Amino acid sequence: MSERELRRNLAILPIGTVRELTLLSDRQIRYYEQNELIMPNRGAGGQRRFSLNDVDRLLEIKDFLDAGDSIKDIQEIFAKQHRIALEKHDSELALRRSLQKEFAQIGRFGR
Amino acid sequence: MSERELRRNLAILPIGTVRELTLLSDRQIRYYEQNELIMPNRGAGGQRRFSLNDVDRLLEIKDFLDAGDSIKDIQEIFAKQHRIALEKHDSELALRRSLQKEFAQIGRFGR
DNA sequence: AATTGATGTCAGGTTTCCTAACACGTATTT
DNA sequence: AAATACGTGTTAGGAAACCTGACATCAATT
Repeated sequence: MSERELRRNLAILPIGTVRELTLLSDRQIRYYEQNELIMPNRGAGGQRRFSLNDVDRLLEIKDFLDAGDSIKDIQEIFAKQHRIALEKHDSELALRRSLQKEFAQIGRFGR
Repeated sequence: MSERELRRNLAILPIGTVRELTLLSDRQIRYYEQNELIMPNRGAGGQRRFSLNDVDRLLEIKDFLDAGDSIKDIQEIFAKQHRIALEKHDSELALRRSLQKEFAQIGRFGR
């Protein structure tokens, strides 16, 4: 994962900030967590700590709900997104390996 | 200011997060504020809200102190940095204006 | 009519943050 | 050497934010 991605995943925001950033109520945010649409970290005292990615995801959730999707729908959408991301990762890995093999071949001829 | 700069200036972090991010004590952070090295915003209830730029600045302060500078020193360093930034801004503005005038001239000849 | 889904609200308890004050060890000044 | 200034720790008392769990509501489904 890139440095940038790591930063975006840092758990740094309390729920109050997230509330202001998303214009959701904390009731809503907690309810979405209960339904596993987000999984914020917890600080030492047990308080939620959100990342910037969590904020993005909450804004997505908001849009889906506004568009008429149910929470179950959104769960499936996210699950599908996740599967696609995994596949993409796998295929990129495979491509990288096959290219490596190819270059190794060329290297042999070159010598 | 760029979109990116705006984001970095958003007051989103409570002092606890900043403490973890900088490894400073909250006593230190408040003391630096008292000495006007940082000026975090305040949320509705009067609690400090720091931006990512504030975190950067605190890390700078930490480095300067470790290097043996006093708080007064750091105040002056920051003041100088600020003057330089202002000058840079001014000169860029002047350059932009003079280029604009120049292009306007060319425009007149072109017609 | 009964149930479900998403959200509001309230209560009681815990954690985090606030300011102000005093303490302390290490310079620096007198 | 004594007094002062600096940077930080620590403590106390109170306010703000957050926590969970429960009950309420209202619209959409069944």
